[in-house]
Amino acid sequence: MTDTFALITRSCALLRAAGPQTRERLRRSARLRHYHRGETIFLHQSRAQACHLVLEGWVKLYRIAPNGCEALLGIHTRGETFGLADGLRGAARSFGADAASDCDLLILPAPEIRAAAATDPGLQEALLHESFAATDRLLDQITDLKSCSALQRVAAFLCAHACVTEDGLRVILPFEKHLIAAYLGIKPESLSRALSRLKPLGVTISRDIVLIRNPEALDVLLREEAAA
Amino acid sequence: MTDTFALITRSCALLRAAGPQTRERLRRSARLRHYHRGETIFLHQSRAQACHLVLEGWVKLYRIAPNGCEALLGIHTRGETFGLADGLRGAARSFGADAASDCDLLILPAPEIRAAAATDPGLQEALLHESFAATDRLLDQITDLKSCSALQRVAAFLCAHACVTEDGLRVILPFEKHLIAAYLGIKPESLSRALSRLKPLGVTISRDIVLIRNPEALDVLLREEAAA
DNA sequence: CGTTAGGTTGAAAAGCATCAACCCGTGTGG
DNA sequence: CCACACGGGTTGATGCTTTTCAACCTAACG
Repeated sequence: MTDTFALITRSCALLRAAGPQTRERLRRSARLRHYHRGETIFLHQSRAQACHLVLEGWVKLYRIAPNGCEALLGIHTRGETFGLADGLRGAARSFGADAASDCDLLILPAPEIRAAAATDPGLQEALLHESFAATDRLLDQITDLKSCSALQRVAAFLCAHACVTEDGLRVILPFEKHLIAAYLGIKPESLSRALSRLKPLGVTISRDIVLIRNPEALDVLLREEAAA
Repeated sequence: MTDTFALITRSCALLRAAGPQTRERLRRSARLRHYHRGETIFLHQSRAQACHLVLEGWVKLYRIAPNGCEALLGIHTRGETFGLADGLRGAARSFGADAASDCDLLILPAPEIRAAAATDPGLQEALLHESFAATDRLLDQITDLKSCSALQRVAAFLCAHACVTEDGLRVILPFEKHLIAAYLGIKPESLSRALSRLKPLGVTISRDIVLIRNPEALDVLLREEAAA
């Protein structure tokens, strides 16, 4: 576990910020656990006793709204933490977490993190920045939900996940389409139709690989108001 | 200012958590400022040099999306802070802030807060909790936006702002309707129509006062799925 | 092979937005 | 003191967007 932990540390801003002693302390108390796809990591409203770091795979955070719909709040992958706020507060979980794919998580018991933060100012500060970063992501989501059409949100999602290749951009859809749809706040059918509507703009889709032949067209789409 | 500051402190979780010395230090560096309705407090992308606390009135936080729409991210009032994350990071503002009504703000220079947090663990922890609380509110917003219809969001907004009176609940709409609409992610016309649609459920509207004669009906509305 | 989960497609309906007209308090200037 | 303009809000007609429901496809798996 020692070597593994060193590797893990490199990919996690929180652990990088911790001093050597803090890191050693967290290493000893941390548990590594594998989850199968679909497995529950924790339930909404359950007592939070730990913070989680994703080592591999995808985790979805969600809530069941009063009307019974599941609202997908976020999807996290390698190097990202989740459940920090509830864990540190030791409160009831403000959302549930499921394994969206098979995944490996590092589980850090809340009391250990609290104790570590109390003695390590660097960690304390890193926690604050981690929280700020989480807030930033949520603000981005809200901006998209309130001011962009479904088509624009799909296009923005593609652009955000695109990598540069020889001819245009390539996107490897990171997880299943029904999760992408839920993340964007639309139904799977609408996502499918939105992707079709992008084809005339030079977007080709085959399975979970999307090619964007002409990024400028998408840029124009994102810039034009709903009326156009 | 000394007496005023003591009063202010009582209404602000952040200042309450600070030790006496820290508080005195912040008091000396804090500036009080009045803003007129519509006045800009800071612009999106401007350099953040302070954190703000609302003493009186309403402040709206917003972003202009790439397509030109303004996305209302939040509205804050007495006792609430905003711009903490950007202020502490000293980064570019991740949103703009305007006075939604005439308002008084306490402006805390970022360097002072940073220095205060470095020496006062209580303040440091309070900052973390303030950030967590902000995250909670954003998660609530996202849940509503992704899983509730416009009508349900309006009903939920009313319930969230209602006070108990002799016959049913009373809501005093806290700010202008076009701001409520923007907050809920709908157009003013849709808000107006949604309120009309609630009338048969025992909701009466006169100006900015809403009476909910039969809260159970709204509860049922919030619980029923979109299909019903 | 048959089954199943994830995805796509089509037709119809619902939900919001848009545009335009209108209403009504408020404040202003003649 | 009245006329007028103005901002905020409402209402109606219409159209676009997204959902719903159903059928269907296809790759993966037992």
